[in-house]
Amino acid sequence: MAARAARRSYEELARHLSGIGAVRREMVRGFPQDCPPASAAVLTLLHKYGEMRMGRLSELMAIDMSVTSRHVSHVEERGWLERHPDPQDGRSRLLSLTERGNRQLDTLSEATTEALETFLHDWTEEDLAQLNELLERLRESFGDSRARLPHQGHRTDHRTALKNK
Amino acid sequence: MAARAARRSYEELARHLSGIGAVRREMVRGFPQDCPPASAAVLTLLHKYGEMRMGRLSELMAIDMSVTSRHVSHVEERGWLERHPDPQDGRSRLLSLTERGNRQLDTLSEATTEALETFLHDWTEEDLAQLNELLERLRESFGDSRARLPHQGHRTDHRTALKNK
DNA sequence: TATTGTTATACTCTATAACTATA
DNA sequence: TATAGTTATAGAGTATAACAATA
Repeated sequence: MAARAARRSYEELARHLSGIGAVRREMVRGFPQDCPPASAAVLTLLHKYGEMRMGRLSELMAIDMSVTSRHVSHVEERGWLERHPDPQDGRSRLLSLTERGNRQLDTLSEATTEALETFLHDWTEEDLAQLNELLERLRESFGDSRARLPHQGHRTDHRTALKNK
Repeated sequence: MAARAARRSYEELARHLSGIGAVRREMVRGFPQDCPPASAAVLTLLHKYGEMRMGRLSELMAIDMSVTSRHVSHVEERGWLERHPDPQDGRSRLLSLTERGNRQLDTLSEATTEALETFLHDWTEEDLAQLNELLERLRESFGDSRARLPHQGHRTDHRTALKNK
């Protein structure tokens, strides 16, 4: 990409990344009281990818495992998931959704749909699909967990990210 | 938009909005120690839109003025902006960048460019422009401050947002 | 020794409510 | 009375470091 021409676009993207949090907060406003966004993310990913270990979930959420551990505890306390011992590795634990978790997921899906139908009522299906595509690619470009090798972790700084290309 | 076809797209967008924070954190990693992202946002907006009042900045950042006030204090303490009395309204204060603020902004711009050049090295200018366009529109659709009437504030819930269309 | 996961601690960001000063 | 801004308090999210248990 032409370095000079891109600088303004970079700054614009930086500004959007900074401002997009407000969009997320607005969308999340209709979520149930005892289900903060992080819990919703745990449920969603567990539903999308199925039973998994803590470390895997941590990578998918792109946050430290210590943080993931706390989110998972919150979700478990509400009976939305269970932690089973991993028969293959005694250090590890397998996470799986419960029936109540699936019901909670339905509630969340309705809240999401209702909010987005309201706010995005004048978007075409194509524009939305395009945005999703670009966001997916953006996350991949930033070393989204699914693109990472095992054991590489998420402590990638700019230099190691460069080296790994 | 076709309601049923869109549901999956909505959930995908919700997932991205949840995950995009990791992208932001990664980009911000190269920022100077005493300049957290919120301070960077204050500086950026002040540069982009020029001298303004607290309330205006609060709308642009789409956060409560109480929060804005603290961010501004942090930035002021480092000498990056000044708060002047507003000659038109004794309750109000006008914010403006200082020379040091402009220099800090240069540092931030370099950090941003370096990070995005690294992570987005295989993006075309067109794709980046398209993403920026869609993000801009997304923020507008969610009642981004620039689209709001004065005095309406940012306590818009889904219902009032609907009514205001 | 290295890895998986948990807990303790600290920091950033946000909202609500109570408050001051001015319109 | 209403509005602009500040401060106090509480809650959500994250990272680092120290730790326990297992590989």
